[in-house]
Amino acid sequence: MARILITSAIPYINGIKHLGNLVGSQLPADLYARYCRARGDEVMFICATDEHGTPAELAAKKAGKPVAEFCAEMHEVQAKIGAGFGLSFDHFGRSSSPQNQVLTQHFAGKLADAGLIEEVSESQVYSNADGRFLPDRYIEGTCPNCGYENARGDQCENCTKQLDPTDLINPRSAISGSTDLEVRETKHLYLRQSALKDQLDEWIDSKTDWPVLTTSIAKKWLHDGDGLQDRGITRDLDWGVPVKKGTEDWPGMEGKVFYVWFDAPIEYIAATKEWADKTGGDWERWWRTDKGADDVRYVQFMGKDNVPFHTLSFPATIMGSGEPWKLVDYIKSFNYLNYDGGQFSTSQGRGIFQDQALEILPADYWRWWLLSHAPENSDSEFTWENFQAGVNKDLADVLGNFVSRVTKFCRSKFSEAVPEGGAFGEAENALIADLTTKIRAYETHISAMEIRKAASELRGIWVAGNEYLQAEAPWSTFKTDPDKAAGQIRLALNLIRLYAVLSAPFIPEAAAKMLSSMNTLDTSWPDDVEAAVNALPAGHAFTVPEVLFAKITDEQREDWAARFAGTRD
RNA sequence: GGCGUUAUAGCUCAGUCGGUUAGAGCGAACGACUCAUAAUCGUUAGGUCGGUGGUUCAAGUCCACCUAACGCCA
Repeated sequence: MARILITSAIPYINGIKHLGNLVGSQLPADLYARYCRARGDEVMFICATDEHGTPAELAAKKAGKPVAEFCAEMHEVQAKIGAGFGLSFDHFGRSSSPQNQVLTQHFAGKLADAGLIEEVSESQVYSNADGRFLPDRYIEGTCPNCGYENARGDQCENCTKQLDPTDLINPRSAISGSTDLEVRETKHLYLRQSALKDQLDEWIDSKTDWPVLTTSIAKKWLHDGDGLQDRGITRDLDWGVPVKKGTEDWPGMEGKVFYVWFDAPIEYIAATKEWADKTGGDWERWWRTDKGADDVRYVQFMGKDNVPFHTLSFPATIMGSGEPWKLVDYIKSFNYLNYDGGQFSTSQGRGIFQDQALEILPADYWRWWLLSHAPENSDSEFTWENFQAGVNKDLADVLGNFVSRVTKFCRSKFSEAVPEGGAFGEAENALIADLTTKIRAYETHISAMEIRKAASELRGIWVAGNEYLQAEAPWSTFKTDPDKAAGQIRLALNLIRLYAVLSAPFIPEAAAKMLSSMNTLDTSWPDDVEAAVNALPAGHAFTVPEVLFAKITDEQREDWAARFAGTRD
């Protein structure tokens, strides 16, 4: 039994995410976690909300709430949505937790001890009206290059020219609109990633089995231009982890907090501690190689935009600490999911948001389609036609109808119990052999986190059941040899249980319904397929389930396509 | 502007180290079946692999340039 630590990139607290965010990390991570558990591995599956930073403060202000209260509420909203999609986190934490505060300060202290923190003085724009320093993108003004009036301090959106906030004509705060701005000197801490460049480079080189997407992004950051740059890890904000050196104050850094990207990945560890504090579990045996984590395999899931932080910044924090923390063993990264020819857009309300998705269809529909179209090798595309076709064909016609035809036939010709009689012959043995091959391939794909291939293989496993029924035609056999038909249906009923077990990582709700209608708690993995198709013995009672998957109609599709094309109401 | 990714049947995508007639699912056509959610099963028709040139006995698969889309950085 292996021990697997799984983390999904932590979603930002600010608002409800769209489906692209789901398929890029949480959903595949959940698939893998469920699969590992089903195979008997000991799994710790961690996610959290990423709560610090300016956008959270501004969103709270817009909502007219204190930022802590806003984050607490949004955390509950996201937790509820996650549960709605069946995400089986062992713990869904918060980066604003006391545990993360302590750990983040701890890491900063260790990095400072190791000489990997540098204090840098820089000038930054301060807004007197807002009472705060303004990040570049929160300063607006007239572009000196093209005259565009709403240019941002980092770049003019109109002419794309790169700017410094001090270049802007008539600069103003994007938060309050105030023009009462001044440039002040302020001191910040920088993580000396450049000092760890060779160590990181060597480490990345050793990861020969990682997806190209992951390593190529890491390599680019390591070698582009002047190589890996030091990174500012503090900000002049109120909301965040106060800057401390371990448990001690950090002279000159009063009133400052750590940058959100410094404390966010540390939350993976802190969330595990949150879990431990809640359950009495031992978090260090997952994270400290000197305290039992040396046999843990740690896998991270994330979108490609998160890769630099997980391949470089966070490992730099871990390595630089000089302490035996667990480093990631495998990073599975994803490209983007596009919506109907363009991007999902949170700001434009374009595409489908997670809460809306759950309002219109059960989670399994989304899980199946999104996972079977996961953007693994390149960006992939969501269209309503494709979604409708995929869901109707795979779930309703191939799997759902299989369950329906088998259970209803048995009820009408025999009874609502596994029929007795008949013996497995050549056709049954051939099916068992075929399923064995396919199930072993399915295991291989899902173990390798080849999500699409796993989905395709699973579908093939479902199809094999229909092929068998079509070839053996128990409805015909029954007329001349009811005993033989009984054996065929006994096998088919057992396939329903088998399919439930195999499919549960993808479609947990439907799998639960299938098991419940088969009236069994036996979720044992089919290491031996022949044994698995004999699990439900003759005489075992079952019930005919409700329709597992209702089809999406053309009217629904058109209605939804229109509803989600434009602005979110 | 720099860097990177992608471009394969109507659609969504596979194609491992360059090597026999380029694969899958959907969609389409035809056939079989009638237990089932007008579901299922089978057969067939569709691509010369964005363009141009090159390397090679041999290229979708390597190289150069071009085009298009997207992304990252500055």
